[in-house]
Amino acid sequence: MSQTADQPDVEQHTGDVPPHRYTPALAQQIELAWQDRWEAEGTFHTPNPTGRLSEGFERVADRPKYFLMDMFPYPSGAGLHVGHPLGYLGTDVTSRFRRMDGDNVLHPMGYDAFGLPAEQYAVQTGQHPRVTTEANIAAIKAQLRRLGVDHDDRRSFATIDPGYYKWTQWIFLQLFGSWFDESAGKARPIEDLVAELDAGTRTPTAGTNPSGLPWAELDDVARRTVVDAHRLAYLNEAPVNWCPGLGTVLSNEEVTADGRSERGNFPVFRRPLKQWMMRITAYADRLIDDLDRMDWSDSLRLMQRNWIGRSNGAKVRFAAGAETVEVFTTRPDTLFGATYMVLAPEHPLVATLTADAWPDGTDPRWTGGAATPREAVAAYQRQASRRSELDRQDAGREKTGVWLGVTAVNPVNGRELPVFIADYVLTGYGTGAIMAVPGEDTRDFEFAEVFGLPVVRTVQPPEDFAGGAYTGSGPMINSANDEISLDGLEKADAIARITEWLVQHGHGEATTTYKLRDWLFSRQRYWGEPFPIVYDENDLPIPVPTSMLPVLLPEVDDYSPKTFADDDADSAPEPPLSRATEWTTVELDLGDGPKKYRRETNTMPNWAGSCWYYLRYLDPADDERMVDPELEKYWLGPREPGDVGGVDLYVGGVEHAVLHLLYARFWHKVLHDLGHVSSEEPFRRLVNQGYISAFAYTDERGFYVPAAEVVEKDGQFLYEGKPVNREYGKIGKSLKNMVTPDEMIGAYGADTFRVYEMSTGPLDQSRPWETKAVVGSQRLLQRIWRVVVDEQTGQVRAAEDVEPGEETLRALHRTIAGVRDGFSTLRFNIAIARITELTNHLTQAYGASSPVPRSVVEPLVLLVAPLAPHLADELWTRLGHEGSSAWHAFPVADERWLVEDTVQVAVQVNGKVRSQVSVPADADAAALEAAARADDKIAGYLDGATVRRVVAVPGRLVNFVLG
RNA sequence: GCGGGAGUGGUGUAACGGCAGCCACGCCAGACUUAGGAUCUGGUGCCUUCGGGCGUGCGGGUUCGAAUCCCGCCUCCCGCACCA
Repeated sequence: MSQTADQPDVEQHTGDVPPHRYTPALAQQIELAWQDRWEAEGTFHTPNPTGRLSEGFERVADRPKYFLMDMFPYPSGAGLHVGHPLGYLGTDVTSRFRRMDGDNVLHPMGYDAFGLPAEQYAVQTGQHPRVTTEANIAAIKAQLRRLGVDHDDRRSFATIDPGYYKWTQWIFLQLFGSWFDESAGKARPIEDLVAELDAGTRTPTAGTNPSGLPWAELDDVARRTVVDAHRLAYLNEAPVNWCPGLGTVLSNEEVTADGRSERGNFPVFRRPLKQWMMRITAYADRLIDDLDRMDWSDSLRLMQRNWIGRSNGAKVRFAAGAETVEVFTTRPDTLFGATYMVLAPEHPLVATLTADAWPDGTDPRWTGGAATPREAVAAYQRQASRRSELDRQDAGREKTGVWLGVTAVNPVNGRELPVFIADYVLTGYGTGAIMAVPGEDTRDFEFAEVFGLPVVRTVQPPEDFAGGAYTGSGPMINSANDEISLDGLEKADAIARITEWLVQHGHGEATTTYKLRDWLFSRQRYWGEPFPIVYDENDLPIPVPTSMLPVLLPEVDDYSPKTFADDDADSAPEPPLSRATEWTTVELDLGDGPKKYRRETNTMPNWAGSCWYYLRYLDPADDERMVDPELEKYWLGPREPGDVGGVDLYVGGVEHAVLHLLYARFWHKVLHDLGHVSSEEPFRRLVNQGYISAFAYTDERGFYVPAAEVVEKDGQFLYEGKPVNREYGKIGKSLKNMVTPDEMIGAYGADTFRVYEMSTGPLDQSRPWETKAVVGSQRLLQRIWRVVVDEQTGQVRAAEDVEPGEETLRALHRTIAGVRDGFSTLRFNIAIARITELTNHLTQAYGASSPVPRSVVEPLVLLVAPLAPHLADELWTRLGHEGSSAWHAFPVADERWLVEDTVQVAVQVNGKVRSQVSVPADADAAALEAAARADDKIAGYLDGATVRRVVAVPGRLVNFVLG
């Protein structure tokens, strides 16, 4: 371990410290011994109600269950810093507290290990990803053990274990084997669909039957194609996010707003490719609506709501020559104000709509300088396709576009609307076409200004309105035809009326659109779960029978991905598994005799393994089932009818707000629909822990200097005697401000490190790291130790025959109440403050060596046990108890000692505190007032003044309002 | 631009609408010490003529009473961003 200026040198002073002091060296010794003992005795084994892990359940059968967990770590090889354990310690303290307080607590931990970063790390180090990943897992496991966390180690696994990914593949087959029945609002087995199609009670969903022939007239292959297009996991040829720098395609959630890969920051291009998709959009409504049934933070729910992006509106059809252009709008009430239309440059109707020649007198601004509409459109499309995502999304850019040379007809008033293409309309949203209402839409107004298009106002702006698009509320104007008038109506009524009219006349209908897209599920990488899919001679997908799972990831000579120049948009993905020629074809007997099949060579994204791992903790060794339904019901089932169920407390970083948390909810809902789980949601309560950052320092050249060697002097920061600039940022090697748990544990012990991390604020709050402040937590633990153990003799100071005084009893019970409050609200800092107060009180009341009442010492040890479990267990056994305190009942405050006999009450005059009076705790308002008036100081203020009013709040204060 | 959250000592933080700053770091002083980066004790918001005055980003409001509730503004953080 490196020595740095901030760390105390333990060895230097051991010569003259008392022989039985709680020193870092003693802490180490105690901690290692207890960690061994907990493991040997299975202290933290949690019994299941049934099955393989049910031994000892009768001991906890009458306890309520409590399932809490962390977002499991991803062993990247970069190493843990002091910020990483924050959440793990938060759940650990909670877990230990709830176990002591009478819950059957499940607190497991596993490892997310497939995926890009692990593969990249392996490529860098020239080793097989399994080798590096397993080494990294072992390292993290050892670090967690050294922190003293209470995970049930029998339930641990990694997503790369064949026994685990067998069931990841099984879940994929569940998704492949089902479809979303819109009328039922849920997923159903695909066999039901086939049966209903056969029976003629259902027709294929729109867009799934390219031939258009009736089901009965389709041949087998055509039927399979139709059915495949209904599945929740389906193959689709569509523009996807192709990232040449990573050599793989990515999901929308993995691409940043400026069109780059979240991982590695490489450019991403839209490119049509045939890929596996997950039909998450079918669940958009339930994913939004059920957010309100869960205990998640408002901000997180909002992020999911925004990502799903539901908007209610209407589809409206406009006739354009022989064609019909369908638009989506959230403001059908402004239909009378539409003065032109815009299609996305990639809209499929552009080619058919485009005119051969410009009509006479065409505004030169509309032509893009081209001789014909076709030339103008071709040029504009080319320009739009070359434009990067970043450019295209720059809202500040001047609007561009060209006219197609044709018009469409507004169904409400017959007005001829010129039809443009412009890149401010996006292909992927709504119908890829809009009606433009410059009077009430800012973007349309900007376009209208550039192209000289008319503006018709349909909402009355206020008198002082400055001009431009008016997006506020107001009565409708200019909105009437022979049959309908919206004039005078407010927005909501107007939308209802016009929608009704559109439906009556066949011009449109109410509809809902979403920003959420289906989840792109294939990756062209080696280090992931293989798909349990093979292809037959028709190139159609066939599921591998569950009896043949898992489909093992084959060993290959070259597992590195085929990557390309970052900006090589025309490159094509090449899955590493396609090079495993032995593996790619396989002879199987799938019912009609042994045949050759071609394997799917894509792998799953690393989100797959993390989508359902919480279920596997219930029994990771179950080889018969993904999860035993009885265990799922016990640990995750609804607590009462209408409850969503799920993990009782899930702690993790906010960076997974729309990735892991959305995908996992989707899978869980599918599993629920198919009857595999009783709960409707995976995570009932979710808390985002804060981040720990640290100061970093730059010298006069702007280079970072080692933060640990910077000293502060008179408000200045010095490195090697020279002033440096202080910055604040992420902990890491690049800022030279790395501090690791191992260093802190080496210098102070795990308990001190735990107490320090928990003392710096509520769990969900971000905070700075400050090594020099850790000593405060060490001093606290030393004082607690000293209250129990005589530092000179090593004798236990607790004595049965010493009765605590009243003040000590009050201090104890106030502390119990405060610590409970802190633990149950994840504000561990409050619990630690109360424990500190009690410890300081005992230190003062009983000195360094006189006996301390056992009736106070024991509760103190139990109170601190969730925070500093090694120290507590050591003291607990020294106090004469057998074994760990982990299962001992947590102290309960006695109300008797929480209420005071007499209370100090503030006396205010005109709202300012002028004095204090001591009154009986149950004194009523009149008695309070009398006591206050009797106070000399107050009498002085009241003398000669008119008391206009007296406010007396029993137990709180008296306020005299003078006239 | 839209949406959300937050602004309290030198620092991390704490305060059912009721005595602002619990607890800790740091700092100051003292005790024990050859010594102190150990331990223990006391002090520590700002100003002060030592009476007191002023203090929770700024300005208003509600209230007997506001860090807390309401309105406006400023600053910072987060999310989304031409989403029709």
